[in-house]
Amino acid sequence: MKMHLEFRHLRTIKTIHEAGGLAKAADILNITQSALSHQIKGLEAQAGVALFLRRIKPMRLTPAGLRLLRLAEKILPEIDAVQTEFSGLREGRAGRLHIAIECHACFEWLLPVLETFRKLWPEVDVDIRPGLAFDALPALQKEEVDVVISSDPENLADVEFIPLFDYAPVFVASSKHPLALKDVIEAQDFRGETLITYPVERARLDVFSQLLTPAKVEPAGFRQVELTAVILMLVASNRGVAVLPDWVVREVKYSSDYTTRPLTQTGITRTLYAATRREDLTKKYIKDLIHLAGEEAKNLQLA
Amino acid sequence: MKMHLEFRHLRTIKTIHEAGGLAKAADILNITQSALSHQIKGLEAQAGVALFLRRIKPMRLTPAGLRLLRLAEKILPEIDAVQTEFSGLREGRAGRLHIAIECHACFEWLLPVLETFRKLWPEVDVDIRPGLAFDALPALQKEEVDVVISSDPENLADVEFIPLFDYAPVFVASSKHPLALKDVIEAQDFRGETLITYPVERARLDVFSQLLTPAKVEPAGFRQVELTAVILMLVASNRGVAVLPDWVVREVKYSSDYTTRPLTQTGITRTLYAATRREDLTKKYIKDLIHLAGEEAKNLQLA
DNA sequence: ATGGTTATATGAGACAAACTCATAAATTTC
DNA sequence: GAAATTTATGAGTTTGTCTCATATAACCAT
Repeated sequence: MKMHLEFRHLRTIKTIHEAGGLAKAADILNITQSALSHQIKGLEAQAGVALFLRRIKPMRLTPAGLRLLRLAEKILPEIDAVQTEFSGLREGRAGRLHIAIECHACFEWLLPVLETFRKLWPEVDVDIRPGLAFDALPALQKEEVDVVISSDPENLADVEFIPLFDYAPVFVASSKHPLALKDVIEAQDFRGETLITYPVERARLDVFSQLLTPAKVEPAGFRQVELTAVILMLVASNRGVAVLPDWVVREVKYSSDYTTRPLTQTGITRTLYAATRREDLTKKYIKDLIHLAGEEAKNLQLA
Repeated sequence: MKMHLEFRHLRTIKTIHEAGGLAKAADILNITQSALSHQIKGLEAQAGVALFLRRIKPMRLTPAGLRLLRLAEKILPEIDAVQTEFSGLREGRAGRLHIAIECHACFEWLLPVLETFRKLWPEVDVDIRPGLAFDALPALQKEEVDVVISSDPENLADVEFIPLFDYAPVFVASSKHPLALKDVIEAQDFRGETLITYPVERARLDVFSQLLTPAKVEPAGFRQVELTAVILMLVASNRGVAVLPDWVVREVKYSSDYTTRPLTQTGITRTLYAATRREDLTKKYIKDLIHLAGEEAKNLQLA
């Protein structure tokens, strides 16, 4: 025998108990006394257990009824809590903001932005997911993440790329490195060098996509390093050369034993974008994140 | 905006998540895929929040949906637990056994009985309530208690009195007390004495109901004491006399400085009853309690 | 890309559950 | 013991949920 318990029943039991009677409970629940009587009768029939003492006049709970009351008092507040959370979602106070960063160095400026954001939007679930740096855009479309930071905009129907700021990939080498004597670095200059990069595929690295691949230049050697600080340390100690966004080198003064030089005569300029699902642009907290990112960008440029 | 969440919805969400799709979930729940689709659509409309990602093919939960999944995983086991408890009730394994004792001394033999009972019926909620010793029978009728131990049977429509065992109220006095010289004690003998009793109304005390009130005899003084052991101690030190059930005096050997004498020439015999609601006699555990009480009584008589 | 396949959505009608209304029965109170 | 209060019952209506049949959309392989 299965009992068809529903929230309605729990609310009824709780209200009858608190109101101390069927009629008063019916009034509170905006329902007829008859309905409650039928409801309880049905539940008792299916449960096979008496829930109320009927011989007594203002009817009272049996031990079994009290058990259900305890259940009600445990469960009903949980429901209310979810209701409240959902109203937060509807009104745009709450939500999810999971960010994927293609641009490996972006961690540097994103973290302070998120720190500010977190205080402004306490009900938004914030996270950075560097793991899926590879196919971040499909993940965005599948709603596995909500924002992608990238410098390679694509023309997708449901994804919008919002420019955050421009930056220039610059050449970084030890102050003692021979190339430090040149004013401008060209693709050919990399031929004899060891290039230190983030551990991602070539297509995602500005050095290759913007310079070496078009010029068909292959450096003498490679070294892949995860952390920006370590790249700069290795460069400073003349273990190789690197190409990093100008603001990274400007901002992060881990060492002063390296110098930077522009790439090519004309210089290379790139733009960093925040990509979001078009539908999410209506959300205030998404717009706010993009605004905050822009502010932080200005600070970086001035640094 | 209120959302009309029901257990059905939680089960659906949980099953869709586990089955990894609407169709498979429908199969598990023995319901059509269409029904589930309608169900979720309705819930989402009322909640005002998307619960599933529909652009993806095997549809997946949104963050809001995951919140409901967490709720489901917290709540559904609670329901099942109650279901199980109720099936225990229906099958008579579980239940409530709250006992009221009018007979103040009965604690002495009832406790070992309940200790045995507890092991035989672990799912029955056992308790003794000496508090409402006064109107225990109304409490029984109002289902505030389930068994009343009493020696004053009444003829009530819905209450059954089952005899447990006979006992004799006997006179107890210090061995050095003058009345210890008499073979039989009569009502008149109490005239000059201090009578020690349990702190209950006269009508509930055998000395009065069976002896002193009919004989219109008033003792010289009174003293009311809660504990049997203390009564016997006071009697032994000759601070007064008492009347107690024979088995109490036989069983509880707190001191040997007192002697017992029968009351009246013919002797007084009383019967102890277990009173229960007639409907409860069908319950196995109630019958078992009465049986165990009888067994314990035999042991007492032999002691 | 394109067609086949799988997965979900939709609309109309069937069905069942839950409610209301009117009134009866039972308990308490004075 | 009568009046008042409280719960129960039955019939009829309403509401909501399910099924069936079919449309639409996403996925997958060639």
